[in-house]
Amino acid sequence: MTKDIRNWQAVQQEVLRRINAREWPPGALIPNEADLATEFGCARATVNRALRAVAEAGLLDRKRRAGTRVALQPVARATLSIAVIRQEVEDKGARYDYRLLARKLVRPPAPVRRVLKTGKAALLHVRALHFADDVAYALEDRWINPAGAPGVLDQSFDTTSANEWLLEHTPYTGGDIALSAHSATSAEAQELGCAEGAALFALTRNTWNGDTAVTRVSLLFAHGYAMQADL
Amino acid sequence: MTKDIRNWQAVQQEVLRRINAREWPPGALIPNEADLATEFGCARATVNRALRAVAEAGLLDRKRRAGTRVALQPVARATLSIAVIRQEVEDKGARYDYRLLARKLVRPPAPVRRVLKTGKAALLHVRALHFADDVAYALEDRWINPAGAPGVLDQSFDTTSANEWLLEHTPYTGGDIALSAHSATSAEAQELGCAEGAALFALTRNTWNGDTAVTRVSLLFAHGYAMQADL
DNA sequence: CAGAATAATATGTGCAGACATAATACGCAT
DNA sequence: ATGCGTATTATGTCTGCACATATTATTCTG
Repeated sequence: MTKDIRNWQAVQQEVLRRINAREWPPGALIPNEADLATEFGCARATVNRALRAVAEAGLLDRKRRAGTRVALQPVARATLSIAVIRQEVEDKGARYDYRLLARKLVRPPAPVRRVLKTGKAALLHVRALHFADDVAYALEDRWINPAGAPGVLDQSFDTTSANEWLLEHTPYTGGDIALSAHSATSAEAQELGCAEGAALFALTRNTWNGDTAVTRVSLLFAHGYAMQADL
Repeated sequence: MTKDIRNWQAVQQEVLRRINAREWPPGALIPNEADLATEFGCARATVNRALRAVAEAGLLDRKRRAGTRVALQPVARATLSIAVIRQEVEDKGARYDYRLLARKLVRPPAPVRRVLKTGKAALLHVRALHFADDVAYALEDRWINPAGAPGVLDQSFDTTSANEWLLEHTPYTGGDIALSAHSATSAEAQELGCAEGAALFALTRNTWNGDTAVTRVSLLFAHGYAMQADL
């Protein structure tokens, strides 16, 4: 008998090893918590902690009464951390700069109205450019709902980007993100300094605070941008 | 005094509410676990569970002895679940189809060799098309390391995509993903049925099992594709 | 006063036991 | 057989307690 596995991280490691080595093949039912606890010489709570962690990582499927089985299709989850643009730029060791292009309180076009469900209300439309070492990095096109972001109308966004101001002053409870590829229009090409029709990476994000829309932002990144994540 | 908050999800909810309502503003130090436990009328372990969950979500920063404080910059983490393509297609209610374009054991070009660190070894190169309702959905270009995927050389991949076969037969311990925008070459345009130079969404993924490379795959999605995620 | 040794403190983790809950299996009545 | 109620079972969670560990504050010493 090998020496006891008494902490949850060791248990997790051993579980991962067995899954990886196919000792517990995909789809197989694994021993229950109590049995594993006996085998490892630790408390059931410890096994529970470990199995819960592995299940959160997507490698195990757990159901009450039915037991725990190895996931058939370990859904590869990549967590992208969408940081503030300034930080993203500075993390790459570049000098960050920001320029406001436009700021206007208007009624948004139908698609935006429909998504944000703001009806006839006027929203604050902000367009800005983010630079890394004086080279255009991303083009921001944002709609802000004053009802969801109190105080936003007093902000000029001359020097602080809406990106940062909102993060600090406006709480949110949820949202969604869409990533896509976009062909640069001539205006975008000029602003981002690339050829018209160039393939650009686009990120569109809607943010909500409960039921009220906070903001919708489209970020168009300069040509060559790639978003990285780990598995 | 409000009624006791005795389970960790209720504690979590209350903590989130306080953060959201700025009762605990960004950067503030919150009461320690023991005090919160007394206030909520539950055990410290319960508070711990709740705070740990909130911290994992990125809204709290915890350090021993220093205490727990509200994150200054709640890094928005979006977890993309990269499913098997077949499943992704079928989930959209479309009929999935697959066609192998090429399969060859060759020494990969320098960039691939460099990333996978496979030296002079020959890798299996597989190119295939995925269809949704008979329309091209994604173009797969994959390099597989036979040393990291035993038995792969016996597979023809005529009917089963490498995507699925690998998932079922080859364990992995880690990897990385890059998302980007790519301008369609004429060959790609023809295969995916779009205009040359169209902006396409690209996903490149490297997978490892310990220190040995398993596979590197590039997926080029048809025009208009968007990857969705929630916050 | 500087630097090292020591104390204090908040989180991290483990344990044993208990009850809650969901899902399945089984047995009984029709 | 068929359907329903009940028993069983594995996971989910809470509690109270203990000790571990990282980090900061304080005190001691030269």
